[in-house]
Formats: sequence, structure tokens, C-alpha cells
Amino acid sequence: MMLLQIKELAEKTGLSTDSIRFYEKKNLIQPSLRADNNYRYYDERNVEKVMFIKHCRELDISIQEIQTLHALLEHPEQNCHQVNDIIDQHLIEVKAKIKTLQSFEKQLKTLRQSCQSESSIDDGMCGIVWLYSDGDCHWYRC
Amino acid sequence: MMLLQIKELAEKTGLSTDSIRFYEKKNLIQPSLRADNNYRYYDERNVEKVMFIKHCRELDISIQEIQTLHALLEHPEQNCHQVNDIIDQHLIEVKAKIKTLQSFEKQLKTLRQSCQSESSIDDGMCGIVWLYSDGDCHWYRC
DNA sequence: AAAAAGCTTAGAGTAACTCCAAGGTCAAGC
DNA sequence: GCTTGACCTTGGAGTTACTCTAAGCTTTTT
Repeated sequence: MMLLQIKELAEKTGLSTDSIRFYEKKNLIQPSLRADNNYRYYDERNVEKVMFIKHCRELDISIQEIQTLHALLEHPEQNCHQVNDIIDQHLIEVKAKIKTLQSFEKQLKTLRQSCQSESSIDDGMCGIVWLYSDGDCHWYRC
Repeated sequence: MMLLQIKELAEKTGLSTDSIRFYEKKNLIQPSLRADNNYRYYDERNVEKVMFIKHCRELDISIQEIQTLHALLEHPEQNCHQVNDIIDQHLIEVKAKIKTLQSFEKQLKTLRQSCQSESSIDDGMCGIVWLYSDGDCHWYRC
């Protein structure tokens, strides 16, 4: 079985070596071997585990949640309830974030429209002042 | 003119006193008066400035960007170009974030569906394993 | 006068890394 | 055999935008 050094694992998974060491510090992964030279060596299962972590992080699942997931996965006799709870909770958060961002987008677009390049900040046409309060046009006096 | 103490300003703007002091440390606001007792006192313009910062932050505009905006607003003779650049850049980022989150949402929903409460983690029905690779079903062996 | 509420500062803690320094190890080339 | 360069190790500091705590003033209320 081929063992990988940390840089190879990093290249294979698309993470940085720093991230991998960081995840180790957080007890998410352990290299399958620590050689006499103190180098970390990783096997196929390590690759999968790192990919698992990477996917979770890409889904914005926190390290703590991943720790919980790992703990759950170590008790496979349990049903998926708790796993679902984590995912459900996460879905709620993601949905809320999307809503907030869509609102941001709308506001920024309004702001952008009212701030035309042709106008200057002090001629009363610059929309940046709009930020002062929600809706009311409150001009920023420079 | 009524001057506010920091807690009153915090209540009026919906921020914490810590945040206000933090923004001061970042040179975004200065109280209009520092009394002999070393207390901070704020006037109406301070309230507006804090609301400005708050709105920017709600739009996820970073403190550094706000500093830039402030610098621009102090040179009102310039046109809105640079202000627009900041907003445009921000719009791009927000749009990208929305896309990412929508993808998260979709993936989490898939995950959620495949992980039914009735199944248990080790019966091969739990979708958490799905996280291992994009698309391929790679089961997590506990 | 004493207690409660508010103010001050500096410094530590948070998440999830990233970057750096100082030093050890290893493979290749001369 | 030795040097060079690429890799590895650790610990610790830096990042963002705060939040929290401690220790000690000041002011207000009882």
C-alpha cells in the first residue's frame, strides 16, 4: 500500500498542508503512520477522511459539527436522527444566509444605481448616503 | 444639544458598546467629546456615522472598505467612481456567495433525503457517506 | 455612606485557517 | 562525501470582527 506524505495528500485533496495539520490538531484526522523521522504518512482511508472533511467544510459545516458527525459515525448502530438534526439545522442556516445575501444584493444594486459615475459625492446625487437609514434619504454631509 | 453616553448610543443604534469602542480603535468614529472623567460623549452626527457603519456592516462591507469609503467621503470633490468600484466589487462577491450557498442548499437537501430516519448509519442507507466525493457514492466505513 | 450602575483600559478568546521562523531530514548531483 | 534544494517538523503570531473578562474609576441612587 502506497503511503503519502503530507504534501502529496494536500495535492490529492486540494487542501493546504497547514489545513491538514490544523485538522489533526482539532482531532479530525490522524496520519496512519508517524515514521521514525517524525514525518506524517497517510493511507487511502486518510485520503477519504480528508475528502469527507473537505466536503463538509465546503458545505460550511463547522469543525465542531464535523467532530460530532465523526462521533456519530463511530456509533453506526444509531439511526440517522442526529445526523439529520445537524443537516437540518444547517439547511435552516444556509437558507437564512441566502435570504440575507439576496437582500444585500438588492440594496447594493439600489445603491449602485443612485450613485452614478457622472455625479460627484458632494452634489447630493451620490447614493452612498442612502446607507444611513433604511429607506429615508439621509444625506451624508462630508 | 444632547450628548449621549456610550450605552445610550449603543441602544440607539442597536450595536454593543464593545463594537462601538472597537470601531473607534479602527478609527471609524471618534466621540465628539471626551469629558474630564474620560467618558465618551456622542452627538447626533456620531449617531449617523455609527448608523452608516452599521448599515455597511449589515451589507457585509468590511471595516477596511468602510475606512476607504470614509476616506473617499472626505474628498467629496471626486466623483463616485471609486465608491462605485467598491460597491460593484461587493456585488460580485455577494452574487458569488449566493450561488455557493444555493449549491450548498441543494446538496444538503439531497443529503437529507438520502439519510432517512428509519435507516441506520451502518445499513448502507445513510446519505452522510455521500459527502465523500462529488456524485460518486462512496460509503463511509465506520 | 454604601451599593448599584456605568465608565475606563488592556488583554484574552473565538473560528478556521494562514504565514513565518528555526531547525531536522532526505534525495540528487558533482 | 558534501552541498543544494525540497521537503518535513514544531511553535507561535497574524487575520477578521468582534465578544468577554478583569481590575479599577466615576456617577447615580438609595
